[in-house]
Amino acid sequence: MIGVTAAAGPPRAPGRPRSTRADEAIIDAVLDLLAEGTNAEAISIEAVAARAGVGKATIYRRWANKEALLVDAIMNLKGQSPDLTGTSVRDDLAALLRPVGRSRRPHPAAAVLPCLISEMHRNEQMWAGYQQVVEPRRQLMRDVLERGIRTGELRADLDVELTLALLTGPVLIQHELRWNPRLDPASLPERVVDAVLEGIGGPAR
Amino acid sequence: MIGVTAAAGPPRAPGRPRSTRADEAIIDAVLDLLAEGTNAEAISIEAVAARAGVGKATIYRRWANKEALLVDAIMNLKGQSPDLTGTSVRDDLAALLRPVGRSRRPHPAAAVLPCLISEMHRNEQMWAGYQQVVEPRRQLMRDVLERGIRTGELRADLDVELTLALLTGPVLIQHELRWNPRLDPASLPERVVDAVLEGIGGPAR
Amino acid sequence: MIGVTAAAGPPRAPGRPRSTRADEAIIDAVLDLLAEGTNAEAISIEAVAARAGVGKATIYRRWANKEALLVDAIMNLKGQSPDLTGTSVRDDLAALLRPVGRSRRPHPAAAVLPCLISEMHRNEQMWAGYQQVVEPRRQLMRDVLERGIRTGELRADLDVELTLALLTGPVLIQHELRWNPRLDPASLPERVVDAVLEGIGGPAR
Amino acid sequence: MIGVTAAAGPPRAPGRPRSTRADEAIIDAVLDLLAEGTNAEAISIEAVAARAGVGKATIYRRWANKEALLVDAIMNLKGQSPDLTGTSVRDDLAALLRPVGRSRRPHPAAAVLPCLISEMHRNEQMWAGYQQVVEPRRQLMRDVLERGIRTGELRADLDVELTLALLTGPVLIQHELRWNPRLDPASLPERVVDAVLEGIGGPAR
DNA sequence: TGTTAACCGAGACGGTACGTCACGTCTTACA
DNA sequence: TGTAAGACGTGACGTACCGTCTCGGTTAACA
Repeated sequence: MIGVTAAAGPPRAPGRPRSTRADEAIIDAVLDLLAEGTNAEAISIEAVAARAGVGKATIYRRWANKEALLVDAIMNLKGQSPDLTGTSVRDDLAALLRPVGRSRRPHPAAAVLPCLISEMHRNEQMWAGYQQVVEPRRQLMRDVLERGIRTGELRADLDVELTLALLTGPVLIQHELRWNPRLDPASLPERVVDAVLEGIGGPAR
Repeated sequence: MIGVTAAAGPPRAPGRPRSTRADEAIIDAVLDLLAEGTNAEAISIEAVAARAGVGKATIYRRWANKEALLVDAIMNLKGQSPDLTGTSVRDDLAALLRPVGRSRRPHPAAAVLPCLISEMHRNEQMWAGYQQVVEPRRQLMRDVLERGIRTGELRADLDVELTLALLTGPVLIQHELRWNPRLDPASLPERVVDAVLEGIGGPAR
Repeated sequence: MIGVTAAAGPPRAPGRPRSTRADEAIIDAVLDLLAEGTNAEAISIEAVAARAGVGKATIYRRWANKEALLVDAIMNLKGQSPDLTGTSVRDDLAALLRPVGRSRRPHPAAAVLPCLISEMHRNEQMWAGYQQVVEPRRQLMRDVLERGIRTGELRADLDVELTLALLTGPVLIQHELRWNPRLDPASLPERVVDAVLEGIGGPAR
Repeated sequence: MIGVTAAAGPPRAPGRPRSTRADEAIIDAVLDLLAEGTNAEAISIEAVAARAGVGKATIYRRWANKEALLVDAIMNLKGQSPDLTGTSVRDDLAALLRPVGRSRRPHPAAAVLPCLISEMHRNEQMWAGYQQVVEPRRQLMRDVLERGIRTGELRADLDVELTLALLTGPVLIQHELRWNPRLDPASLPERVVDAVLEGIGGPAR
């Protein structure tokens, strides 16, 4: 009551405020474990608490369960966006798809994702978290497509959302599920972009 | 005749042979639990043993762990193949894609699959099991595409394997990951087939 | 005052302290099972946990294994000491020996003891537990013998420890091992006391 | 009814007779395991069968359970009787007691015995087995005592059975139970013999 | 000389209990 | 009230043996 700050912001909950140090330590611990190659579903709350130097209760006060913690953790690691040259729609799309499908641990989100799918099927909140993670990348791709429409590289009546799925789906299943052993994952992004563009591009053909 | 019989048949392992009744009871128990809506990763060996009327050791004698049991179980449930009218490539491909992406539990394999992905990333044997499950469906699609090439519905230099990925990927990620909330899963199969065909079709355009 | 309190009391371990209710419930459960006639080696941790309304982990947090639990349990049941009349060394010794050898379940410790012997041969800690159980009774007998020495009932140079063994040994093996079918266990304590006293007594002879 | 042989001996069961090689192999396997220091209660039928190169059923066809097998096994190993000089009752008794109480594994029977006690309390047959093992040694001691009575070394009205217990009991409990840490097990046999003789001896005093 | 019945090894069977682990909750003392 | 620590009840894990039950294949006395 000392200052005038009382009117500023939310009413300020009573008691000791939550430590931001704990927040960060927890998220960092998860990310560390992930980075060490620990399989996401093999990460235990107990291990996270121990590594973060935090009590288990402190974790459960912030997240409902392990999965919620994991989504939150992967949301806190933004994969750096690839440089888009902007010279051609084709090159930009390929640049966006490449990190999804190329290396062994391309995008850290992709590593955790499979472990969360089954949980997502039961937990509505988790979908929201996932959407928050993928939406920015999806938007990047949308921007490229819309730019292509404006410049005439793509046909005007292109269904953008469908095209996103056409581009991402093949690369993603091949990476996550090793769907087809006869397909080379390394060259897949480019080939997918070409195949889709060839079909949907306006003057290209 | 004596010498000829030497080569006939497997040498027959010593000891009491494994009970085929147990095999079936175990697989059936897993399938039952799955059918009841139990999430695959929530299935416990103890529950399977209890329902199958079987000792836990009998399960562990056959499978190394829970995941191995699950792959084997889903391999034992062949989703019935959809009727292919054969009238057009487009219709047949849509018929093949529809069960993948449409309903809540379309193909039972699809229901278990997400739970196994993370295990598959560690266990090489499990990939083989998965391939055995999807390969037949992939082959069906290949047959349709090759028929289309022969009839001229599709261009002669079509890359069949790539086309499989282009068709299946979008439907699969939308179903398994609810990848894009702006896409309607119900109509997706047809739209994907059309979009891909439009691009890769020969005289169609 | 600040500095003085530093040395006061145990440092108090962090975290939730162990529940004394659990301690008691577990020990009571063991004792109950024993009292019901369950053979000590047939007692399972699972049964103890179930009866005590306690998780197995709670037991394993306190005791390393089943045997350690059992010794601890029998240590918590002090057989009531017999009334010593004090009129004569002979009567008091017989009174002390009688509960060891007489009935079917004379001293509860005697019932569990045989089951633990083999474990004791491997586990040094267990000997300590056993000593704690028998030492008080041994001391009672020592007191009687030393009183006898002071009163002149026993010779002055009596080897007290050896005499303890001479008195207890025969009764114990007859009870625990039914060592000799020609010996009547009921009358044995008195006869042993008489035989030993006759030899070691001073003026008695 | 054909021959007169009907009255002679057991009727000879039909079918293949039991292999004596198996009998020996099984007993030997138990004895081997015991000799290697395996604790008797830690011996498993499976281990015995494996070591004997025998099927488990072959064991169960002969013995009802593990304990019955163990008693039978220890009955098949007769500890060699010590040389009795015959010069004095004292020396002979001490010679008989010494192997019971001295070394770490004095008499192999003594090693198994503790593990069987609890089982013996439930199983009447097992007592019989135990008696068969100890009776010969008891008889040796009886012989010495009776010889002492005849020669006048011991009093004529000596209770032989009681004296057996007085001699054996203290040594046995000290060895099996490490009953009293203040007693030296090495010198115990002689001291017990002396103490008992001093009391029960006739002219000795 | 077959037949026959119980034996043999091997090992699978349904069970029970083991001791470990992680879950998500609860309970301390302290800040 | 938040926090670190750690105990709590729960329940599955994968292992080890239990004592029983098939298997295909001996092994001897009887017929």
